[in-house]
Amino acid sequence: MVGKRLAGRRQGVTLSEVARRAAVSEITVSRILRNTGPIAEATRLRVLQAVRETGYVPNRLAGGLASSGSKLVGVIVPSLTNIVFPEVLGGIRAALVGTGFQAVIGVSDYDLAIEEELIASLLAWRPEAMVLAGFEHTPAARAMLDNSAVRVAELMDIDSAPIDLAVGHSHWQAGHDSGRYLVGRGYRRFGYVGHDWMADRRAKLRHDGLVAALAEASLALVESVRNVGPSSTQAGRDALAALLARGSTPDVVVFSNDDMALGGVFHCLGAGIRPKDDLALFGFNGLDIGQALPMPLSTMRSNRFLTGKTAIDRVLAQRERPGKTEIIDTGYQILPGATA
Amino acid sequence: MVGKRLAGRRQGVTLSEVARRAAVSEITVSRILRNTGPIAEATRLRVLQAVRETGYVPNRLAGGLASSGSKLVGVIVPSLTNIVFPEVLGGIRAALVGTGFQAVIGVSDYDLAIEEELIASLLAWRPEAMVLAGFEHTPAARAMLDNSAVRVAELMDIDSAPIDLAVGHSHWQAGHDSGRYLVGRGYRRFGYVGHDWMADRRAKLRHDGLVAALAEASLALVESVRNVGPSSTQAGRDALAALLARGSTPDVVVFSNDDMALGGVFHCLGAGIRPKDDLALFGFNGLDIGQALPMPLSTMRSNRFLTGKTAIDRVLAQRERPGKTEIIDTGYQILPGATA
DNA sequence: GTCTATAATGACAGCGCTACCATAGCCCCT
DNA sequence: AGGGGCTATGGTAGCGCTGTCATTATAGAC
Repeated sequence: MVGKRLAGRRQGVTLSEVARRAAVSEITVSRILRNTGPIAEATRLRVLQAVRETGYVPNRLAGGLASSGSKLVGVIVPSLTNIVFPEVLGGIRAALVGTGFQAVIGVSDYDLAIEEELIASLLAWRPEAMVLAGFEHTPAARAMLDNSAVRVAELMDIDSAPIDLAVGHSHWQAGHDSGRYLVGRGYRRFGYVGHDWMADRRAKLRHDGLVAALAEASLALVESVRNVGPSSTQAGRDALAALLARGSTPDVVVFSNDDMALGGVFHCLGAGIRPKDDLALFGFNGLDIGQALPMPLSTMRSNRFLTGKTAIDRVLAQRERPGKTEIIDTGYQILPGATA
Repeated sequence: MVGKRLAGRRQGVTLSEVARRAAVSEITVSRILRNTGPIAEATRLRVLQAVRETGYVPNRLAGGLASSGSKLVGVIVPSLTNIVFPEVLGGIRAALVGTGFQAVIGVSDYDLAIEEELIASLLAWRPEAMVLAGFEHTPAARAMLDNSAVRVAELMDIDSAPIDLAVGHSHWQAGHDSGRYLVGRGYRRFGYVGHDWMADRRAKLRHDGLVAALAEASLALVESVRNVGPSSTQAGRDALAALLARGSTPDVVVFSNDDMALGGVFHCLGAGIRPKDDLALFGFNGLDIGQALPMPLSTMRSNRFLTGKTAIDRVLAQRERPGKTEIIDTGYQILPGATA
């Protein structure tokens, strides 16, 4: 008696039904649908017709189990509301198109414990690769990744030693280059407006690089405000107002990112402060919206799309985890803009 | 001879290895990990210890196949760079937390053919439910959804008949209400700035509602510019400049959404046009960034988070597709702002 | 002390595919 | 005639779990 567990269960069309209808064996249908092995054209057409007639939808759970390979790539990003991560995902998608692979996306909310859960849960789908943001993971997460032997790409950051592959750019260096650039343009009294460093370690790295560059020019931040909580335009606006209320008179304020800097521009526009003429403003990321401002934001563009795409390209090109780690720098460029 | 297919294949820890180590049967381990059935506390601890020691990660492909249920929810959004969709995903995640379900996200790029592919590909994972944006699908996509018998939630829009469940608000009505509101505030010469309607049918519905409201007040658009391509701040900025260059003198411009309206505000700020005093601007969506402007954007807030959350809550509350369709209105609110 | 409920565990047969090997027919060499 | 190398197809045994039935201990009822 076949199918005793079918009772009462919604049951779809299976391979064997298609095979029966096309008068071939299951394996032949399977081969046709996966484009493997030699198949007579007449058979192919007959089977595809049967597939159409039955509305057959392959069961990837079964397929993945049988072939021990899910054709899945697990991706964990800290946030989707920070536009840089959707842009990374765009690069990932671009690299995945036509490969038969599919991304499964998790969002950690900048919380390592959630990231750990997501890693466990995504590994349960036996992905071919895992893509994470940054180098910080819980020890348990780290252990799972090591155990799994899947390829692991850590994105955005290249300032630490990766598990397997890192793709991104140096945030410390970017902060440092910002500082040198602005010092070179004649600014001397630096203010800093940032957001929560606990969650966003890369923002802190940029800050540290900036401070180091200032020190090399015998300068230091004259004022610094850090907002608790994530970056946002409103937070940047409030924080700049708070910084200026303290009475010191910076000639330039560096923001932890463009979202914050945008808020800074808005504060200036609302308070009658002329960006650059009265107070220079500098961001990080090079978001499109910053370049659409009446005065384009002076900032640094990071290559998010390229980062995502490069990571997937590399990982798919070499499926087994190689013996040694690799670091790929996708760089950044200064956007001069009109606010600094 | 067991495991003849193991040769050369990366092989993880399986249930049976954990079972052997804890000296129980596989099914007992399975029960413990799924919290079902009566289990002695001592056994549970022993098994969990064995799980920890081996670094066992369950294989969901096998689990899903055996239980014909993947604990997956397929989600297809048109875009991730338009911030409203990440916000919907936020609501979906919030509703999924603690349920054991996981979302698999696909991005269609506003392309129905891509949506169709994604539907096929997500259905292959035997999800418990599918969440889509809007009512427009290819006939083949529609057929697959009908065949699959999974629950289908169509989000954002409630202006058509759903397959199963629709959650969102009426875009026509929102456009209509915008028009009535602005007429009520004394505006008479309406301009419209929009983006591509082919891809974004909801934008067209809002436009049509607006035009209908104007007609009821014996008014009509005095000028209208539609950008080809997706909405963006830069597009809004360019389109408003183009509209004003045509020489007509609107007293208010309604934008297809906040991204476009933001560009409009930027154009005004750059061109010395005072928002509201010289030209009123009205958006749609109620994005945070619009409210952080020097003059908060006058707009309409749609409840994206609530939309995502409500859809999942409903779908999980009733797993079988019910006989009749349901429509849930998550509404919208006018944000008076300072630009109209 | 027997009988029935309940708690705790296990045996076994699939879930729907695909890897692996085998087979059959055919053509071309030597 | 025999052999080697194709092309096209099929049989079979899993992949690693879980649903469905047992089965055995243990407690409580009378």
